Amino acid sequence: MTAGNGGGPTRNGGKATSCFACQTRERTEWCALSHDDLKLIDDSKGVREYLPGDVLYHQGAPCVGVFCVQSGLIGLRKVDHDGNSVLVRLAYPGDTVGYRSFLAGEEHHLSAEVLKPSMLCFIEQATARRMLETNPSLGLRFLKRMARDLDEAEDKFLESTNSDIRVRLAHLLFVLKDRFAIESGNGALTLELPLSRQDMAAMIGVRPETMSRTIRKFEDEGLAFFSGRTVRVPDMAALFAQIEVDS
Amino acid sequence: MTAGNGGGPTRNGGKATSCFACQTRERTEWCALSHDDLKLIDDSKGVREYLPGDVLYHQGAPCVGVFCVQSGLIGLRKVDHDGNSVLVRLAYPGDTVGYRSFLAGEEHHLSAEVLKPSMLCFIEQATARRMLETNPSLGLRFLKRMARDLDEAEDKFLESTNSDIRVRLAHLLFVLKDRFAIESGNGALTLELPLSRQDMAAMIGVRPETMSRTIRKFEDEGLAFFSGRTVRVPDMAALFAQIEVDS
DNA sequence: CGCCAGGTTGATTTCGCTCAAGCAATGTGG
DNA sequence: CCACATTGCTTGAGCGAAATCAACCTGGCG
Repeated sequence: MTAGNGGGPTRNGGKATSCFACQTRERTEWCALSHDDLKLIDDSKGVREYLPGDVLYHQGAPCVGVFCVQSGLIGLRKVDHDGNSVLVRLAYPGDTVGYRSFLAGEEHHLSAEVLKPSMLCFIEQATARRMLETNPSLGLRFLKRMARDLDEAEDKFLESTNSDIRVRLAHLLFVLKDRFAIESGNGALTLELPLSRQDMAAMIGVRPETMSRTIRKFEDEGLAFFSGRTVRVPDMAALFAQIEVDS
Repeated sequence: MTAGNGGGPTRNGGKATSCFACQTRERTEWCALSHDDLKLIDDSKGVREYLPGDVLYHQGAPCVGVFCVQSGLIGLRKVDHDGNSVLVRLAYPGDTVGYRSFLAGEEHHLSAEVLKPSMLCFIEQATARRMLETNPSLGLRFLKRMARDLDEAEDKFLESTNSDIRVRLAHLLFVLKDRFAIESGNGALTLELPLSRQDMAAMIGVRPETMSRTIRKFEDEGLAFFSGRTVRVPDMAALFAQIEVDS
């Protein structure tokens, strides 16, 4: 359950991708850095691959640095009062994971778990902080990012109180389709979600049983067909219409 | 409905409080500024009093600057899909209002409405941005602040799905007591909330009718007594125990 | 093979929403 | 100054969506 498949992160010295060659750099907040600063990061960072199930850090643990997602997928979880671990958010390539606790200077409030095989860079707290203190535009990027996250979180709250589950599920699929569509054509498309039913249920704030039933309804109505973790949506527009119905 | 009671903000030149003399400065993010930078703000800012009902900005409006709350109380609202304006968050003295849209460089996603007579300083976008770009520690303060806000928002979501309304109301009162207790003694205390029932209902994500009923239950059980906008809590511990019961 | 976690399904209950009416306080115009 | 509308709050009746409880199925794994 703790971090690791094999040895610790390797200092950048072998075949690990350099920040300069990183395909996802443009999508990260770190692209605000100058060549020299980026080099500092590049030299001191650790890179390695993680496998599904690996845990980057646990809720409550002190923050020792941040992870930059080069490829793969990370899930951020929070354990609620009855001990259930609920999936709160996903981190995609280009995202920096653990930046909240780092910026706030607090222990982690979430746990980070690898969901798909991922290549991650680890940047030590001290290094990151130095960058942040000398490079205002880096902080600005993170501010922008967090402002967006905060908005999303508030919308999610509103949605959870006003919309019924059909709408919430349709909405979830709609968001997920941008990242996990593996095939599409004239309105129809197929998704390959790296999420268990429980996780999907938690994301929209319902019990697994209810998720199951709602999925059933969608299938009965021909809106979406679930088989394991792949979802086939014959008509995206029809699914999207669900969101409008009950507004 | 639009901003204003009397003229626009007065350039700082009369009796308006200087930033240097501001009692709440230590609580703001701006206390990170150097003497010289603070002077820049102080010279260019506008200060004036606002009255309940005044609107600082509307959702969707472009962001022209930020407001620093010297005294009083501001409510941040978001209109949901059916056009209801729901209270999302409160801003207290020392808080900076409108910073999210400013930092993200987007239009306002919330509206800001004055709830109690308030003395506010207005800092123009250009000035604020200059400060932010030259003063990394200012950005860091805001990052820290936003990280906290984000955490709260996520907890709120979890609470809305796991906890019943009794718990949510108890929790709300528990939070509010720190700001609005006007009298207290041996476990009992009295609150003077500047909120309508509707606003309280919106804050915990329920309908006004349900709020009314829950309040009734609390009164029947002797947990809290509501009269207009004042709330008397005979035994804070008993109220707090509600939060634990259903966890 | 048996175990177990994850998922599905059914039966039942309950909590909160909807709809609807009544009431008090405030405001407005004649 | 009173009739009237308006707004915010409360209360009731009924309904419905989702939670709960419980059983069962499935596939993976030791």
